Amino acid sequence: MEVISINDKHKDFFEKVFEVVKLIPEGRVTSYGAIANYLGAKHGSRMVGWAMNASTRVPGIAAHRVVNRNGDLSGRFHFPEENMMQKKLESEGIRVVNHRVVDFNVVFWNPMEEISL
DNA sequence: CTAATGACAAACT
DNA sequence: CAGTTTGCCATTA
Repeated sequence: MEVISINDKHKDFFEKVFEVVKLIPEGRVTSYGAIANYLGAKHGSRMVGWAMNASTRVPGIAAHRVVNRNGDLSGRFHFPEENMMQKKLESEGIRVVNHRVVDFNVVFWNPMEEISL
C-alpha cells in the first residue's frame, strides 16, 4: 500500500479540499477545476484529484460529488466499486447516464459563488 | 536528476 | 466540431 506523504505544506491543501467537498450539498456536484479555482487555481486541477485520492480512504468525504468539468464520473474507478459513485449520486437525486451527470449545469455547485471568503 | 504518470482543463490543429 | 498537445504540480520509478 502506497503511503501518501502528507507534508505540512500539503496538509493545508488537503484540508481546504476536504472542507469544500464537505460543504457540497446533497444533490449537487462540483468539478476539480472549480475547487482548484476556488483555492486559487495555482495547483492545477490534477492536484485536486490527488487530494481526492487521499480522501477516498477518509470517511466523511463525499468524493462522489466531485467530477470533471465535463460532468463525467472520471473517478469512479478509484472507488471500492465502480457503480458505488453513480449509485450514491442517484441516491441523492442526481441523474447519471453513461457515467455522466445529467443536467450537470443545473446540479453544478460552484464553491466560489456559494462560499464567500 | 531525468522521465513518466495522473480522479483535469484549456488551447491548438 | 473532434482529436491532439501543452500546462499544471506532485508522486513514483
